[in-house]
Amino acid sequence: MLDIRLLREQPDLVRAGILRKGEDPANVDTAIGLDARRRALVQQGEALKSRKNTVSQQVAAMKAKKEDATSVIAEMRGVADEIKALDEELKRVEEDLRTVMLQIPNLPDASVPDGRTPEDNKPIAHWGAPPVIDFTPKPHWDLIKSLGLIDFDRGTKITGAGFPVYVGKGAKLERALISFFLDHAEASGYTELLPPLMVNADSATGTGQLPDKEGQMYVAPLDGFYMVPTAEVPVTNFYRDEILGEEQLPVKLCAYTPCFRREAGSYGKDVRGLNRLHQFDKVELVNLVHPSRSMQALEDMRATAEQLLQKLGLHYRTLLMCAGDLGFTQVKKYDLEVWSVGQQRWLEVSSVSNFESYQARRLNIRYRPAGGGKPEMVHTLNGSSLALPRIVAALLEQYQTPEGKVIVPAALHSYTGFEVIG
RNA sequence: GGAGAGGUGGCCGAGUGGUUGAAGGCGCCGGUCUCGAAAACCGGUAUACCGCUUGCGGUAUCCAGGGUUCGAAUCCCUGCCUCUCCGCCA
Repeated sequence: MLDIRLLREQPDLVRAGILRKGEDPANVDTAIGLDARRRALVQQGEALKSRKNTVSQQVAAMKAKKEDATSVIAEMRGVADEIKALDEELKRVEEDLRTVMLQIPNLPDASVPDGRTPEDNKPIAHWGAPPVIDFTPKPHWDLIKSLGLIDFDRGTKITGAGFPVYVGKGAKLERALISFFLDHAEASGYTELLPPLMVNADSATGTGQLPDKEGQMYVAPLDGFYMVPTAEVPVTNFYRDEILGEEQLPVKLCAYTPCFRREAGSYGKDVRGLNRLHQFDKVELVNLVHPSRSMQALEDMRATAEQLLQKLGLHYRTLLMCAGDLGFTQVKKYDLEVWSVGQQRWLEVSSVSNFESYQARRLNIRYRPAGGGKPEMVHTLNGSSLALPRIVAALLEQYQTPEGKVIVPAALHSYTGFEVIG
């Protein structure tokens, strides 16, 4: 959430940002009103508590001197009830305020272009060129079937649609890519975590999956756990409710996890083959940085992800997302899209975002400035580096031979132990 | 799953109803001493919110939430977590 002080002091700026995202700024005034009410209640309640404390000490002093305190005690009897009533109303107001604040989105950065739809996203970089193939390239789902790399049908039998079973060289290729991605992150200064694949409600709330995106997660209701939709959730929560030393920054964490998404409502060619799954593998990067360095960190993370695509020799483009296509919590975001030869379209394989202090405030992750002084919110960022299935799809399609084999890119040889599939 | 013990400040640890935000120790910061350092000694050392405000005042916080009381770290209830023993188990 945003800092309530920003709403108090610069409501117009907040409203303008919300409008750029295409959201309704009405909540700003609601929040400001609740905040004023809250502060009035705090002052009333604290005045009473102050008196209560003073009188209680008087009672203690009188009893020590064996004096009669009956009349003073009787006088205070009603005050406790007054305090309780005020505290209850304060609690309600604070809950309402938090609810409203959670409904106010983060504001887009000044460098983010205006726009409402994906067409307004701004391509800012291209790498490579569409591969020249002098035969009709097959889509990856045909290659997967003929080479026996992934068994979708048996996955459906075991669990359901969208839960693939990787088989033989398909499994080995998946494992090779995960290791390759993690090693690259490590070389870029990241510390690897292998986190829980289920999280509790506090964690899911901290990163913003709850309360509104509950329907996108798989739930274990008996224990109140959620299957992770992305490693962002357990990894960003690693330092929840902690105060870091400034010298610890930047914190750079990476993690491989399977990701579980219910993804209701998708259909058609978008879900064929590896395009969209309920369970898929991904390596995620998370940064906790000093506020003055988050925009640089965003560029660094984007570069880290792009380098992987370059090493794999995959043609890709980078988009700067427009204000209307930003997520609720994001200030600035890049998407990386890889070219699918078999499908003749771009596939999103990475999304790199800066949340500034919005997520940190919700997670309560702060740092103590080096010279001492009050703790301040860190800035958080995350990015995929990378999501596996569409990489596998693009890779199979781009490196296929007329005979229906697939040449493994050199960068992966030491991981796969084979150079050709088929 | 069964039985027991326990959760106090950055850390260790005292405290079982009344000037306790919390003894003592460690750590850390500043100072004295020293050519310098160590030792010793002195002082300081939480977070959040509210208010006036370059400092101060108020309130809350001794796992969390409720309760008893004029007053709770201290008593009662619930939850969470940790440890020990037994059982089960990759």
